[in-house]
Amino acid sequence: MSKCEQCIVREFSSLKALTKEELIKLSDCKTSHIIKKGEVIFEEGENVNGIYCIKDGICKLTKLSANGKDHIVKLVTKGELLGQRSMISDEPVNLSAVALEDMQVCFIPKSEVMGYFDKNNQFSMNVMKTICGDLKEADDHMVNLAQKTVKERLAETLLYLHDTFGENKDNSLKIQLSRDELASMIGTATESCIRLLSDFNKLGLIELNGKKIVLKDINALKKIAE
Amino acid sequence: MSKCEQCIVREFSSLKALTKEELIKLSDCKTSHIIKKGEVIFEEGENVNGIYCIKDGICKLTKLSANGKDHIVKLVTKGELLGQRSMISDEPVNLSAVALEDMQVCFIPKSEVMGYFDKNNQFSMNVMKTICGDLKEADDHMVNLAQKTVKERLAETLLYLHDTFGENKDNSLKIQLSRDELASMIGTATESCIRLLSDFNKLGLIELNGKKIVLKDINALKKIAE
DNA sequence: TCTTTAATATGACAAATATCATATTTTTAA
DNA sequence: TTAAAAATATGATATTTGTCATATTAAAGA
Repeated sequence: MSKCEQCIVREFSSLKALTKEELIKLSDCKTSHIIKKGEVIFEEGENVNGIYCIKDGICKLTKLSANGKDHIVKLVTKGELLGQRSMISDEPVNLSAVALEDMQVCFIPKSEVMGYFDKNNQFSMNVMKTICGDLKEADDHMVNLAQKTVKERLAETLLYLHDTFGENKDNSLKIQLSRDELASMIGTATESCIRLLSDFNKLGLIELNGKKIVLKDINALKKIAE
Repeated sequence: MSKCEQCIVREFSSLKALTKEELIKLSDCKTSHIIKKGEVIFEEGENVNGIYCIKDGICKLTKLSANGKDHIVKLVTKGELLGQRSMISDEPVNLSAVALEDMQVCFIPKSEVMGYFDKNNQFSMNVMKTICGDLKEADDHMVNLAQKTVKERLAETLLYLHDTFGENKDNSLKIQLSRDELASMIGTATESCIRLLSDFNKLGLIELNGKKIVLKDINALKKIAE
């Protein structure tokens, strides 16, 4: 079993506040898991009873809407924690987590985490700040969905994917989403998303090679996204 | 100066966890304010350096979008706290707060609140749970904006206003929003909002008397909202 | 490899929504 | 009270977006 004390990823999450003793204890009670691309980590409505620490890989957090379509609320990547909100609220998770690539995650049971809340103020504060950050992000997102056009949202999302996950050697976006997933991030129909990508391509703003997307004119995209 | 120990409103917020001693100390450092309808409590980007406890009245939390329109992110009413997120993140507020009716609020300086975080675990936990609740709400909201039609959102919002703020003796919604404000809650153009209200009226789902709105067929509205 | 299935792409059209113009009503303030 | 301003309402029209149909291409299995 891998040791939390030596895990670099920990430094990027609220867990960085844990003491050596807490980390040693954590190593004993956590469980490691390999999640294959496309597999579900947890599903909306489930009782998770703990948090997941992402050691490697990216997953999407989705929510089913009344019309049966999934909406991608957020992408989460290594160094981040999953399931904090539901654990604190003591409720089932309100989102599903699905791996977008092969992942390594560690599960930490609720009993262990709740102990940190009591004894380690810095940890509490870190978690609170993370959730506050998520809330601010959600507010921004909400206003974008309410006020921006699909085209603006697509441009913005492409820039976000570029800034957050970077690009490959051939300049294509490192994170590969299907058109369907991209559409469900920006909140539109798959066909509309495909059509707009095609428009951007014709205008020379991006380049499409199969699933690969290269941002060719970032300034123009920024202008569209406002 | 009114005493926090005797303030009933406190029981409805995270402040209910405070001890008698903490409350007495709080009474000394808080400041009371009367806010008239339409007045701004704080504005997006401001440094607030504390939280507001709403003793009476309702306000809207808005965010300016790139196109210059305000979007109403949330309505907040007596018993709730304002400015928690920004205080914890140690950032300027990301939303503006504007009174929808005359309000009584108390301002509690940051230094005081941060002390509770250190010493009163139950208070911390209450605040965390509140913010987690806000986050869940924001997620729901986001998906609605992304996936539902304007008509569905209008129906949903009318039901929400009814459930949350109740009705007057004449059955009209207690909270009175302008058409413009209603539109900026559901994320649409004012004219579209007016037109749909008019449609609902013609269909007998609601009744319009000037600013007053009566929900006449709640089940039908629920069906539309899904 | 070939076959089947899924993903991407595009056209044609329908529906939803925004915009602009303008009328009417209500509110505000002189 | 009356004039001016703001809010509400509605028509006409343009734009955006969704839906359905159907290619085309890519991916997955047998």
